[in-house]
Amino acid sequence: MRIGELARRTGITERALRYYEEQGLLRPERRPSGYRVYGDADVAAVRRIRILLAAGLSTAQITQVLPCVLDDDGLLAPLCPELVDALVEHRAKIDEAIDELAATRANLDVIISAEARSA
DNA sequence: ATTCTAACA
DNA sequence: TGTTAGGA
Repeated sequence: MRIGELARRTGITERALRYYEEQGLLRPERRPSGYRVYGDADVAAVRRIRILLAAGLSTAQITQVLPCVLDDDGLLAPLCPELVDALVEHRAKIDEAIDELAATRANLDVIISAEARSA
Protein backbone atom coordinates (compact mmCIF):
# COMPACT_ATOMS: atom_id res chain seq x y z
CA MET A 1 0.00 0.00 0.00
CA ARG A 2 1.13 3.58 -0.51
CA ILE A 3 1.44 6.27 2.12
CA GLY A 4 -2.12 7.51 1.74
CA GLU A 5 -3.66 4.17 2.63
CA LEU A 6 -1.32 3.62 5.55
CA ALA A 7 -2.23 7.07 6.79
CA ARG A 8 -5.93 6.23 6.63
CA ARG A 9 -5.49 2.85 8.26
CA THR A 10 -3.42 4.22 11.13
CA GLY A 11 -4.89 7.65 11.57
CA ILE A 12 -1.41 9.13 11.27
CA THR A 13 -0.73 12.00 8.90
CA GLU A 14 1.39 11.37 5.83
CA ARG A 15 3.72 14.02 7.16
CA ALA A 16 4.31 12.04 10.33
CA LEU A 17 4.77 8.79 8.41
CA ARG A 18 7.49 10.38 6.28
CA TYR A 19 9.05 11.73 9.43
CA TYR A 20 9.10 8.24 10.98
CA GLU A 21 11.00 7.02 7.96
CA GLU A 22 13.42 9.90 8.23
CA GLN A 23 13.99 8.83 11.83
CA GLY A 24 14.57 5.24 10.82
CA LEU A 25 11.37 3.94 12.38
CA LEU A 26 9.96 2.64 9.09
CA ARG A 27 11.76 1.44 5.96
CA PRO A 28 9.18 1.37 3.19
CA GLU A 29 10.26 0.17 -0.23
CA ARG A 30 10.32 2.60 -3.12
CA ARG A 31 8.72 2.27 -6.49
CA PRO A 32 10.62 3.61 -9.48
CA SER A 33 8.31 6.59 -9.23
CA GLY A 34 9.74 7.32 -5.83
CA TYR A 35 6.45 6.43 -4.16
CA ARG A 36 6.81 4.66 -0.82
CA VAL A 37 5.35 1.14 -0.57
CA TYR A 38 4.39 -0.21 2.84
CA GLY A 39 3.46 -3.74 3.90
CA ASP A 40 0.59 -4.85 6.11
CA ALA A 41 3.09 -5.29 8.93
CA ASP A 42 3.72 -1.56 8.88
CA VAL A 43 0.20 -0.90 10.14
CA ALA A 44 1.08 -2.78 13.32
CA ALA A 45 4.50 -1.18 13.39
CA VAL A 46 2.96 2.28 13.40
CA ARG A 47 0.72 1.20 16.26
CA ARG A 48 3.76 0.20 18.28
CA ILE A 49 5.55 3.41 17.39
CA ARG A 50 2.63 5.49 18.63
CA ILE A 51 2.55 3.66 21.93
CA LEU A 52 6.28 4.08 22.41
CA LEU A 53 6.12 7.78 21.52
CA ALA A 54 3.23 8.21 23.94
CA ALA A 55 5.44 6.64 26.59
CA GLY A 56 7.89 9.46 26.02
CA LEU A 57 10.64 7.53 24.27
CA SER A 58 12.74 9.37 21.72
CA THR A 59 12.66 8.26 18.11
CA ALA A 60 16.27 7.16 18.53
CA GLN A 61 15.29 4.89 21.41
CA ILE A 62 12.30 3.57 19.56
CA THR A 63 14.46 2.62 16.62
CA GLN A 64 16.40 0.28 18.89
CA VAL A 65 13.44 -0.83 20.97
CA LEU A 66 11.08 -1.61 18.10
CA PRO A 67 12.57 -5.04 17.28
CA CYS A 68 12.64 -5.88 20.99
CA VAL A 69 8.93 -5.56 21.55
CA LEU A 70 6.15 -8.10 21.21
CA ASP A 71 2.97 -7.14 19.46
CA ASP A 72 -0.01 -8.76 21.16
CA ASP A 73 -3.45 -7.31 21.86
CA GLY A 74 -3.35 -3.60 22.24
CA LEU A 75 -0.33 -3.78 24.45
CA LEU A 76 3.39 -4.02 24.07
CA ALA A 77 5.34 -6.68 25.87
CA PRO A 78 9.05 -5.95 26.33
CA LEU A 79 11.10 -8.91 25.14
CA CYS A 80 14.75 -8.10 25.64
CA PRO A 81 15.84 -7.68 29.27
CA GLU A 82 18.03 -4.70 28.30
CA LEU A 83 14.88 -3.01 27.13
CA VAL A 84 13.19 -3.42 30.49
CA ASP A 85 16.21 -1.85 32.17
CA ALA A 86 16.09 1.06 29.76
CA LEU A 87 12.39 1.58 30.40
CA VAL A 88 12.88 1.50 34.17
CA GLU A 89 15.56 4.15 33.72
CA HIS A 90 13.27 6.22 31.60
CA ARG A 91 10.63 6.03 34.30
CA ALA A 92 13.11 7.30 36.85
CA LYS A 93 13.82 10.31 34.66
CA ILE A 94 10.12 11.04 34.43
CA ASP A 95 9.96 11.07 38.23
CA GLU A 96 12.82 13.55 38.28
CA ALA A 97 11.06 15.76 35.77
CA ILE A 98 7.89 15.66 37.88
CA ASP A 99 9.85 16.75 40.95
CA GLU A 100 11.45 19.62 39.07
CA LEU A 101 8.09 20.82 37.79
CA ALA A 102 6.63 20.59 41.27
CA ALA A 103 9.45 22.79 42.53
CA THR A 104 8.89 25.25 39.72
CA ARG A 105 5.19 25.36 40.51
CA ALA A 106 5.96 26.03 44.17
CA ASN A 107 8.16 28.96 43.20
CA LEU A 108 5.41 30.29 40.98
CA ASP A 109 2.90 30.00 43.81
CA VAL A 110 5.11 32.17 45.99
CA ILE A 111 5.00 34.91 43.38
CA ILE A 112 1.28 34.56 42.82
CA SER A 113 0.58 34.75 46.55
CA ALA A 114 2.75 37.85 46.86
CA GLU A 115 0.75 39.69 44.22
CA ALA A 116 -1.36 42.68 45.40
CA ARG A 117 -0.05 42.33 48.97
CA SER A 118 3.33 43.74 47.94
CA ALA A 119 1.68 46.94 46.67
C1' DA B 1 -6.03 12.04 -7.93
C1' DT B 2 -1.63 10.88 -5.36
C1' DT B 3 2.76 11.31 -3.91
C1' DC B 4 7.51 13.53 -3.62
C1' DT B 5 11.01 16.90 -1.73
C1' DA B 6 12.14 21.06 0.37
C1' DA B 7 11.26 24.86 3.06
C1' DC B 8 9.00 28.35 6.29
C1' DA B 9 4.38 34.38 7.93
C1' DT C 1 3.87 19.17 12.61
C1' DG C 2 1.08 22.00 9.43
C1' DT C 3 1.32 23.71 5.06
C1' DT C 4 2.54 24.96 0.59
C1' DA C 5 5.13 25.47 -3.73
C1' DG C 6 6.55 23.13 -7.86
C1' DG C 7 7.09 18.58 -10.22
C1' DA C 8 6.18 13.91 -11.91
